[in-house]
Amino acid sequence: MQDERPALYDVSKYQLPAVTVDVVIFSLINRTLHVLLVQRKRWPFQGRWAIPGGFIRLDESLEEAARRELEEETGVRDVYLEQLYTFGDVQRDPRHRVISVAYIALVRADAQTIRASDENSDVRWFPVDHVPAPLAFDHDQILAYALSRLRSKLEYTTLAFQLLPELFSILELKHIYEQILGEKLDKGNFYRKIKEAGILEETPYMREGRGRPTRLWRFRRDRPGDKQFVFRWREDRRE
Amino acid sequence: MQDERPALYDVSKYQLPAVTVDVVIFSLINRTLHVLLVQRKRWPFQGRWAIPGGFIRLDESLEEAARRELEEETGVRDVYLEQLYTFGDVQRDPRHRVISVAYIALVRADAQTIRASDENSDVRWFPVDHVPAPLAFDHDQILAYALSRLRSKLEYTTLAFQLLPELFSILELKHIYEQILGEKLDKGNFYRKIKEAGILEETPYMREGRGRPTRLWRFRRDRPGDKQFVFRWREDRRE
DNA sequence: TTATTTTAGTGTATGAATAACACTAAAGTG
DNA sequence: CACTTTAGTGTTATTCATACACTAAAATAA
Repeated sequence: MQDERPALYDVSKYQLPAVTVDVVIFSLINRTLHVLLVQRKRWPFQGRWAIPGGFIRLDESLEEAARRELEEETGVRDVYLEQLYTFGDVQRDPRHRVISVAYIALVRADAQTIRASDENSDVRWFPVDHVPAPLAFDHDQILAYALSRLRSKLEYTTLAFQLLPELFSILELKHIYEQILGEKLDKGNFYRKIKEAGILEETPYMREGRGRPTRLWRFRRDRPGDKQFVFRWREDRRE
Repeated sequence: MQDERPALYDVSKYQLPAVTVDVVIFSLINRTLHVLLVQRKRWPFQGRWAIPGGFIRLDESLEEAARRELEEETGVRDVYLEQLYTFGDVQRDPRHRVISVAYIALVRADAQTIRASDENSDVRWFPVDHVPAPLAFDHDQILAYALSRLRSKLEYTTLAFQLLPELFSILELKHIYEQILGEKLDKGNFYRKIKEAGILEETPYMREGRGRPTRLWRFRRDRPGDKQFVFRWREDRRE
């Protein structure tokens, strides 16, 4: 069918915006939810912190661009990645019309290797409630939206497991929920709910410490055929 | 701070993708959920039906582009509009690298005036379960995702009211829910739930027909201060 | 070596939300 | 005037959420 192709499609008659992919990278460090930011070296917003991102290449999909960006900033591959929203206001970048497709990434704290990139003077993890506001561009807005999405998806997906090591205790899992939701949960109800969901697999391992030793569990990847595997912590509060 | 601006930012050193905005336009026609499609006149996918869309201009935001596109196709303004997702696979358009930001629009059946556009030979409403598959490009995928989003948002937003005229009966509202969800709902439970939500305002008007006349209601826009105003039909089934 | 503290994990009572369905109401139609 | 049609209410059983009291098993302090 290539033969039927008429004249070369002339896209140059339109003025084109630039397209970037920005990745809001979350991780749980010292039991606290953190976000990775990069400090800008140059105008505009010189010195301000920003969500890492870069221009998309013509030979990669949006998700591939997000994974590349993620790996450039953290050295991490194979993490949870989800498209968040596309930001396209006319004046969001003073240099040029830039449309940014934002992604959310969740990386395990033990897997990350952080490298500084060429373009930026610094790369750093910040606790989500202590980011150096204001961020560059409209990145405050992007971060706020990412957090809101994270909170709402937490409740009906298995997303929280992306932040845990392979073996974990139920109370550690509960702690992640509390970190992201920003509120305390009832221990007994959490136990019951997560057990009933059938998404955890018991292991023979225990972890000792102060107090009674705790059983370690593993996230069950061989999901049962029925609907069961979607764990839903609570029904209310959505985006 | 403009003075500090160094050399003109040279975006031309990157090859730029084209950016389009596609709008999946839904309406309720003859008590059935329909979607608006346009028939392509030219290569590629000549003759196939497609979701209406067009290139973004440098002086308009994404949402402005979506509203412009919507008005060009339907003549309708001031409708419900929501960003759906951004599709950016490398090969989705054989002409050029094209990134499409997809929107969902809901228009009232009584308001629409449909005009054919220059670029396409035809514009037509199709019932959502009788679209002329396959659509052009990756539009089957976009439409499927739009429907899935519509279904899941229906349950925790007041989105269904966008498809109704100003005055409507409770059973008409229930019918919309059934159309979009694709299943029957219990009459008694629907009455109770919608009344308790406090989002409807009783009017003195009735509509006569066969059987007992029905009371007409209006969507309450002066939302009460508390959380009540989000109507949630059911808790389960999400995107 | 026994009491105390700490963390882990279970059991249960109460009230709220849901679902199924039987019932009453008010109009038109044969 | 019985019957059909559409509208709208009431009732009940069951499931689910919440709060919180309880038991369990270890380290640590006396």
